[in-house]
Amino acid sequence: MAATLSVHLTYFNDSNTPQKAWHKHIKTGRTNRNSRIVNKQKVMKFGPFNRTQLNTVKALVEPEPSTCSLTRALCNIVDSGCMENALYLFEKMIQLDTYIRNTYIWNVMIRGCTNNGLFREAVDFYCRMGFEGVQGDNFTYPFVIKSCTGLLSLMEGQKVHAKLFKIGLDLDVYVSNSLIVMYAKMGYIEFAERVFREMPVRDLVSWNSMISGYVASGDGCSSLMCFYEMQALGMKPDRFSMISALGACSLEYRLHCGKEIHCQVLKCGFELDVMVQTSIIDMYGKCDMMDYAERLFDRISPRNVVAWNAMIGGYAQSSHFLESLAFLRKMQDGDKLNPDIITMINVLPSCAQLQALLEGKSVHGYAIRKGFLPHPVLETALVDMYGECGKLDMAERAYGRMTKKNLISWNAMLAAYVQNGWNNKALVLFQDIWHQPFKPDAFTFASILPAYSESATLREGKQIHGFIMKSELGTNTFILNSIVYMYAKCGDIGAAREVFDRMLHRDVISWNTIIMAYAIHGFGRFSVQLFSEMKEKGFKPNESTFVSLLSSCSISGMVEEGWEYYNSMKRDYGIDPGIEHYGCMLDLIGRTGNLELAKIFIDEISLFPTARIWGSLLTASRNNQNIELAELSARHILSLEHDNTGCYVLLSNMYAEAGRWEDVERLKCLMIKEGLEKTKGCSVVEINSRTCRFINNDRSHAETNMIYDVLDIIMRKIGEDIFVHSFTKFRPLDLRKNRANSPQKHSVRLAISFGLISTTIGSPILVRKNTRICEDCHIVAKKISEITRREIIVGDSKVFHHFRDGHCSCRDYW
DNA sequence: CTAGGGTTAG
Repeated sequence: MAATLSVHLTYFNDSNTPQKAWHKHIKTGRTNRNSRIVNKQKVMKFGPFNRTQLNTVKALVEPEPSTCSLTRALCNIVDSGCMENALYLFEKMIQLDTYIRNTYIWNVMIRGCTNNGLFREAVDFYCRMGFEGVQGDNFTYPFVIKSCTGLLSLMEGQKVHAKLFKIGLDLDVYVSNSLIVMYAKMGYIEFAERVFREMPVRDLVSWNSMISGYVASGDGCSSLMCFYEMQALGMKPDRFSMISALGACSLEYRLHCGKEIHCQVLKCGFELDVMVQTSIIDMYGKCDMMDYAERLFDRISPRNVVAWNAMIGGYAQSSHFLESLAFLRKMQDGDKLNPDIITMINVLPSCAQLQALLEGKSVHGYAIRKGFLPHPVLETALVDMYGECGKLDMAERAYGRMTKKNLISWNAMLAAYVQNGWNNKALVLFQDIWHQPFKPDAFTFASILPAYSESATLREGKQIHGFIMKSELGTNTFILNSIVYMYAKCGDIGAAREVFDRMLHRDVISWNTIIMAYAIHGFGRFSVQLFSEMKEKGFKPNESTFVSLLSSCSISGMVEEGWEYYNSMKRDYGIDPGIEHYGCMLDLIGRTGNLELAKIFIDEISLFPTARIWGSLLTASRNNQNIELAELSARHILSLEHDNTGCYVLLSNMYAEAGRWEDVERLKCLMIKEGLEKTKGCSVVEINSRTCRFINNDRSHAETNMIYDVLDIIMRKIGEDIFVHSFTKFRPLDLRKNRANSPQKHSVRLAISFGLISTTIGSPILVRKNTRICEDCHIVAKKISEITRREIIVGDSKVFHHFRDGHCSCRDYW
């Protein structure tokens, strides 16, 4: 007795994992006696170890097996889930001639493995069965197919499917139904359809399998069509059909259909079924009808975690984030239920949207304590939550720890970078695509394109455009809109227009985007023209349309048109101006130099003035040399956003221009106290597909001497003009010498100079910089465009300046 | 003697 026991126990230890041992055993059919003592935990993986049961098993087979009761015993052991005991008995049994060809006991073993999630083992058993010359029957295959489904292995599944034709089981209803489910769950819905189509007889389960199969493949419409077609053929749907059809309604947000099925549920008397109830709640939640869902939920009794999850998820999806968190609390306090992994996944988006970092962290902590991690979906939700809460380091850590990264988690990390303005990190992560087994999707591009708009060079922009055109998303309106904007921001307004013109389907956003594209390039006439075209084509302008349009009027100095559009917005389109519209109008007023009007305008705004509003006034004050108003604006801005670096810099420049050095020094100290640093100016120019980056006083470039020489020659040539012009708006000439950072060596000039010597005569030069261009560089750029007869395009952090023949598209106001 | 379909998820 002791000897056999040890044989049994040590068996699992002849390799590192129980699974491995199990495979080996099934393949060889032999046990290995040369092993160490069993690790109990590993055995436990195969189900609860039951010593009493094992003794009973031994009593059955040793010394004299009592033949007739063996099969029944095997069945009982398998049902108890103790597969290693079942295996022991099974091995003894097939040593007897009576049992080796008994299909039934093989089926029992395969069933046991399948039901216990040992899919690989089930399939191995099936293979061994064939090897032993025992043929599978109509009972064998549903289990084997289910195991193939669990393995998500199309190859194994198709091998089994092929065998079915050979032995003539391909038309068996049970087997075919299993095949439908298998193909659908693996994502090969057309294979499932084919199996279904070729069935000579279909029963209720066949239809249900198709209805749920379509839902699994994300095609709610086909699922519902199937649901109705089945009824047209006189088949009465049962609770399984209802549950799947409700899932289809959720998928397609078909409230009407959902209500209809809800009625059917009541008529058929399924309304007390918890699963049906949960499906209905989910449907109402997805259709944004949480009041219906809650009314139903209140009547469920007893309520389980799944129902609670559906409520929590429903509230999160319909943007009722506080309710979602409240339900989590109620679930624990009221029903004394423990949240599971799905609860966590449902509640994290609510924490994210509420920026409730504390709640998000406690969910994270709970997940750790409960041992829910690692779990790819949960980890992705955590990355998303930390990203939304602005805790990029936490998001990065959560992402870095993931063992099973996939497209969605990768997208979440990208989005986190982009949302927090870490565009360069996003671009670096995006390059990872070449090492990943998955392909980017619409979400990827939607996330990454704004990062390209902000931080990429035109060349990189063209690359991503090409990449997208080669994917199946080349005609996606949403993504093409982002590409239009990206080209505009990368400096190529022509390319932006070309993409826009070639779009198959334009929506309002497409028009808004192209109007804005012309706006930031200072081509207000084109914006206005496109606005009329848009109206002619029957598109209804929305709030954003007017933001684009008013921005364009202000940037291009089209004051009258601006007021006209502003007035028509409310009058003709019933759109109340929002804070952005007020901001654009302030820019416009500021441009006219009427600061009094600007102040009055702010007072009359019906909304609370944001930092952006005061920022407009600050810019206007600066351009009109009104230090008092600038100080007032700055105070307002800093009370709202104490870390607004740009505000400090602008005011400091104004003090410098006025020679108030002690104030400059004071601001400098304030900035240091706040822990702020002036953004380092940096200009980028692309030459022969190489990106060259310059900072102020840069001497790192290989051709530095040449760059400075050329700059010197140009400056000398235009020096007299500069002297004449440089009284400019508000700068005493001698001040330039006092400035620590002389404009003589500003990064833009270095970039332009390098552009001039590295490109063919006559071709335009494109420079992009991260801060606003300064007055001096603006004048110099105009002169360079004149004397070199080149078009120079400089994109600063707000607009693109097109310098040509000594003039700039911004008409010297920016 | 054994079989097939179902609820919540980034």
